[in-house]
Formats: sequence, C-alpha cells, structure tokens
Amino acid sequence: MKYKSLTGTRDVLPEEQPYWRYIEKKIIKVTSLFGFVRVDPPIFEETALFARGVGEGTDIVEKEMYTFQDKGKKSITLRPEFTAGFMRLYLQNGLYVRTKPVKLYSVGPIFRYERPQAGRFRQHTQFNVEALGEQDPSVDVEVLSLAHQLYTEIGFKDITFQLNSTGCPQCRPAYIQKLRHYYTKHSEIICPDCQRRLDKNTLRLLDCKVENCQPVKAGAPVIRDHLCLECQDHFSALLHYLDLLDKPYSINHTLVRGLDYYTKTVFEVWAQGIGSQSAMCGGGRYDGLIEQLGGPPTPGIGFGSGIERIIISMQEQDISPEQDAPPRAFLIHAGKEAKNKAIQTAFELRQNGFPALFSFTDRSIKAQLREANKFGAHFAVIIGDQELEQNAAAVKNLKDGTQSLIAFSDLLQFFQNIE
RNA sequence: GUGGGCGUAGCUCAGCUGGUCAGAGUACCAGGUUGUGGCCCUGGUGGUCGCGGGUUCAAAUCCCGUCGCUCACCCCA
Repeated sequence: MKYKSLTGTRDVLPEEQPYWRYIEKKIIKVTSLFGFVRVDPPIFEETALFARGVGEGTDIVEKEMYTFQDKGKKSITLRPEFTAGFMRLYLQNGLYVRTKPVKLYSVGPIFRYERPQAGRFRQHTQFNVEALGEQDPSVDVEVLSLAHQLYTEIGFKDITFQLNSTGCPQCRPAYIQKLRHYYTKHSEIICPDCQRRLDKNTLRLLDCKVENCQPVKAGAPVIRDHLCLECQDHFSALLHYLDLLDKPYSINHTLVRGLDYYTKTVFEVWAQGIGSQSAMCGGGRYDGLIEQLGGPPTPGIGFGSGIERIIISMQEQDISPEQDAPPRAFLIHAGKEAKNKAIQTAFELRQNGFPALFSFTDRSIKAQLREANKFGAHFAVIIGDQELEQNAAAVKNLKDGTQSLIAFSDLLQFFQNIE
C-alpha cells in the first residue's frame, strides 16, 4: 500500500460509528437540558489568535500547532483547542449583548502536532462547552454538572471531579514566588525536568511524576492556603454548590493545567483505560481571556472533552452504545427475471421508507441468505421461478425462521405494517 | 525533542539458538439439499515474511542502515 494515514490520525470504521452517534445523541440531549446552544467556528483561524489566546509560552503554541501559510501569505493555524475560537466568535458576532451567561458548545476536530500515544492523537475530536459573561460560582457548577450528567447518561459510574483553584492575577504571583523559593531550596534532589520547570513553568512542578520528586512535592506550599479572599470565596461557594447537588469531587492541590489563561477554578474528570492519559475532560475558568483578546472584561468558564477518549473508556468499561437497527428486507433472486423483480422491489420499498437490500451477484440462494443474515436483515424476500409464476414472493422471517408467500402487490403493505 | 518495544496473509498473531519456516485463528469464497440463513464440518482464495544492504552453501530467523508503527517522557482531550 502506497498511502497510509498520517501519524497520529485514525480512520473511524463502520463498527465504531455507533459509539459516535450514541455520544452525539447524549451531547444533544444534555446540552439542551442545560440550555447550551451550538456554534461552529471554523477549523482554522489566523495564527495570532491562538498565539495570544492560548498563551505564547505554552507548549501548544511553541511546538504543537499546525501552522502554514495560505496562498495569500497569511499565517493560518488549524485549531489546537476550541476556546480561543469561541472568544473570537463571541466578540465578532456581538454575542456579548445577549443575556449572560452566554452558554455555547461545539463538537469538532482539534489538531496538535504531538508524538502520539495511547489516547492521544494529532487529530482528535472535542466536545467543548463555554459559559461566558458571568463569574458567579453557580456558573462553574452549571458547567461541571453538565459534564457530570453527560458522562452519567453515557453510562459511566462514579464520575468524580478533580478540583483545584489556581488563583487569579491578584494572588497567584505571590504563590508562585513562594513555590519557587521552596523548590530552590531542594533544587539538588529534584529531577532535570523539575529543574527546568522551576523557572519556566513553576506551577507544573506540582505535576511531576518522578519518584524522587514526590517527597519534595509533598512538602510544597498548597495554593489553597494562598488564595486571595475573592478566590477563596469563589472556591468555597463552588464546593458548597457541588455538595448541594451531591456531585462528587476530590480537591487536588497538584492539579494545574497547561494553558496560561486559567484563573480560579480548574478541573478534570479522569477515566480508566486511556493509557497513561487519564483525563477525559479538562477545563476551568478564564476570567481574563476575552479582555486580553481585545474585548470587554468578560469572565468565562468551560471545558473540553475528548470524544476518542470517551470511546476508549467506554470500551474499557464495557459500556456499549445502544443502537436501534430498524428492520429491513433483503431481496434474494434466482434467475434473470427474478433479479429484475428483486431490484424493482428493493427500490420500491426504499422509496416508501422501508430499508431494503438485494444481492448484486447471481449466487446461490444459500449464499444470498448468508449474505442477508450477515447484513442483519430481518426478512429475506425470496424470488424465483415458482414465485414469479404465482406473482408472489416467499418472505422469510430471519429472526424466527417462519416463511410465508406474499403477493407482490401486498409486499409494501406487509412491510409497512411491520413498523 | 528524548527513551523503550515492535514490524510475517484483510485482521489478531505463532514461527525467530539460521536449513519442509511460509503457518494458526478469524475474515472472505465454495461445498456438505435437488431453491433457504444463523451453529457445525470440509475444502479453497490470500503473504515481495516493512524496505535496502551485508554475513553464509543457505536468512522471516544473525548484523548494519532506513522507513513505519507503538508505548512512555515533555505536554495535553
């Protein structure tokens, strides 16, 4: 084979489609219950939007974007995440005049040039939710419980949030200072990666998995103890609401997220079976982002959830997507004239809304029946010389094996009565 | 960008101390009823053993290179 799918991309074959349709169905249901409306920003935007929106220093911007020049010499980037595009859409279309919060969602492909591994692809699909224009903690709960209900509806048991607050521009710098100071004292024992994080990405020190760093990590100052009053209040109110709704969470002081724009609330939902990647959902609040992009001060909170990871996790946990296979007929012919009749009948049934298939090749009745069975047909409609003589077809119910002769003129009605 | 593992029929893999080693399961096709499926039985189609080079009388099997895949790190859904 000369051509292969590119690294980190995958084909979704027919067998996997039921998962996709099942999840889409649940997304439509839950978003509508919560009053979120769908928007679809384009898949590519000008590069600067993502550079500013996601953050110049982030790995995504520094090394993971699919950036290229179009024929007009403009720098274009395939979206590496949804949020920046949502912000642009929100500002450009004046959605800020609508009643707040403006609750939006979308589903679509995301592109990041990364080394693939279990549960990670260069093209993956995200379900993304954003609530814009209101900073009350009840909006945080709105978004979190949407995620919770979605996963529960899909069939996951015991969904628990990993929760943290990463503060705001008022209180975070001081905490980072403190953290850096603490780690500097232990700089000789920590791993090389942590050495680098120390000045480049200080918060990420808390995320290190290296054994030797764990004792240092365990003694590190906790951000919750260093939040400003506003952030403290926001966090406790959020916890209060979660308790009120009985949504399980676990406060994770080491949960930090890789995008610069997060403020206050950050959260993830973890799942089994995605390799070392455990986040099925990740998001948080970003109260400064829109302003940073040139808009009016607008708080926001949202999350992204990887559909592929949801599917992997469903398979891991034996959650199968229910699929409703409508009954359908398979036309079987023996002889040329019968084939004509079979083809005509198939088209007539289809035109009247009843699914019908027929065999293209002139194989034995037995082979055609096997074919019918393989396609999951409910009925085999057998047409041969005998049937043609009687102007009727032998209709066999493949579920219970019964068979009866039905006049051609009654066939359509017969099948329409099935449903 | 870094490190480990692997590349044999459409798919999942066995064979890999070099010499019936080109195999199994599954899928596909056909037969087991003269016009009737699902289970079962039998047979068949199907492979440059990733690619290139080297060692050898002889390589899927050893060595080198190369491409690809995969898992993990970084980071992320």
